[in-house]
Amino acid sequence: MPVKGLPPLEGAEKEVVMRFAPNPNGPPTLGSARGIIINSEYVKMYGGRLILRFDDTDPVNKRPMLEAYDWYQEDCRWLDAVPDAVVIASDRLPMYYKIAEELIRMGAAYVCRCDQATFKRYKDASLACPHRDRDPEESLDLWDGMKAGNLRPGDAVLRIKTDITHKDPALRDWAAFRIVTTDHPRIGDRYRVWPLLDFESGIEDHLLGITHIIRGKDLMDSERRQLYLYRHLGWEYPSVVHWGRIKIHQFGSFSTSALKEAIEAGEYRGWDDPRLPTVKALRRRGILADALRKFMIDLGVSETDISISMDTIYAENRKLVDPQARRRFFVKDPVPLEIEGEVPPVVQVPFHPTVDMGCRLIPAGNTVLVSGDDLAEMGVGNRLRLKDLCNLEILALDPARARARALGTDPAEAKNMKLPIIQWCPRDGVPVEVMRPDGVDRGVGEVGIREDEGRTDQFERYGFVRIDSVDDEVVAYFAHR
RNA sequence: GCUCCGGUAGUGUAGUCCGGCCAAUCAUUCCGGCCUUUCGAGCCGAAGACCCGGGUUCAAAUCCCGGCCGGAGCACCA
Repeated sequence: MPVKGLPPLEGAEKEVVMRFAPNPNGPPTLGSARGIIINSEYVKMYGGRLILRFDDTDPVNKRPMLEAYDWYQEDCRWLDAVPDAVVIASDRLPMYYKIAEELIRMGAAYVCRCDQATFKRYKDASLACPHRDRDPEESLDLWDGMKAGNLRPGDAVLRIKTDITHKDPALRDWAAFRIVTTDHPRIGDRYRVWPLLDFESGIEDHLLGITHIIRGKDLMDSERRQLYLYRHLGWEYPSVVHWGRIKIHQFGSFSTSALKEAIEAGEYRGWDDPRLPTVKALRRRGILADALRKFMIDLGVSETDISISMDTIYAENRKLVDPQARRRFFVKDPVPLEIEGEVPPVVQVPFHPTVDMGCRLIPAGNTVLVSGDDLAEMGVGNRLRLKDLCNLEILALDPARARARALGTDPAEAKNMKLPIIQWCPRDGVPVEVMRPDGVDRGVGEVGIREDEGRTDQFERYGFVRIDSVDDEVVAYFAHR
């Protein structure tokens, strides 16, 4: 048991089997990552098993995306949470049917033909609807009718008997199956009766031998509803931990379906657009899985609704990435600076200030590029140092032809004079485009950046970026400062 | 309307079950200083919280009651 980390799980001595059960209607987000990480962390802690289960039983409102099944597995792998088994609910309808029929026969479930509004009236009044006491045989016939196509969507549902007078209206005779004629992306139109979450998930948790469930407290009623199911079937309910809703300052609230629309409308470049809180996007930006794991474990499993800041994730990531990130010069919005006097034609610069990672050579000479932003801070007569190159005095600042005079190369002099130090770039550097959560920066970088495809570098005085591609132009994804 | 949960510094979090060791932990953030050829890292220091009101008790962040605030469920969504 780690000294720091998650609180112990109740009753974990015997066995721990946990599941992460997403609906694959989009890619994993930061919220999914929490579920994946916490479940896998507990499983690791107790030497248990982790099951990835796709609760994909709504082809209409939360229609699954075929690609998303793979995305979840990919992101689980990346997060070091490889599941021991993968289960897909839409493969297992016959099993659910069998149990449903058993429940009907024992009088624990019935086919209800009320329309939604009518049933709600009965339910709100704590009254049984006329169908509740129908003979099991009659329910069975209707159930067959639902499956065979004699009944249309909305004509009938299968309800689990609970306590119609329960003081919490949310628990009264909930629906377990309904008719859906929309095809399912994975298995087409083979079935026209689909289970609802409380049934599917409750049944699966038992069949899979789940011992511990972690889920959002919005699903608290699920447990109370499923308890009736378990009682009917004589099963023992797993132990449950709830956590509150999680919001992210920088992203506000988002829903998978809203994001999907925005992407289709072209507002984002895709599911890994750096503006999005998806796992794919964070990975592309160079956020490490370990940073996410550490962050999520630190959040714990409190029942309070929380609002987190990306800054904390960034801080975690920076600690991991800083010691291994090559330093590179990148100049945003570059302008040429002509230097009079002696300037080294090339300089050798270490990749890292404190870690020995070797050096790179950067060609220099009498014209270099500096950032327009930096120059805007300067005045004629000001002195500054080009990092690792030379000291300068500004002679002219016309945007088109900024000029300066070289004052030697000694860093000690710059230090004594407390000169500002800025990064620079050779005139024939490589064009770089930085995709940021808040827009796109364009500029030029030292040519060596082309060797860093897939790595996370630190652009000095700019921030950490992941080098995403290196064609004629380098595309980098911004992680954080 | 009915039902259920929660409320510790700006943001998270420990402590709450089993009152005292809590003049409340850690991280992040912010502010100051040091260091550094990066506005990064590192080091040092500082600031900052128990929702409110009653009650029980020698003693309450911790137990009880009431209120306030926030979230959730009452779907043929997950």
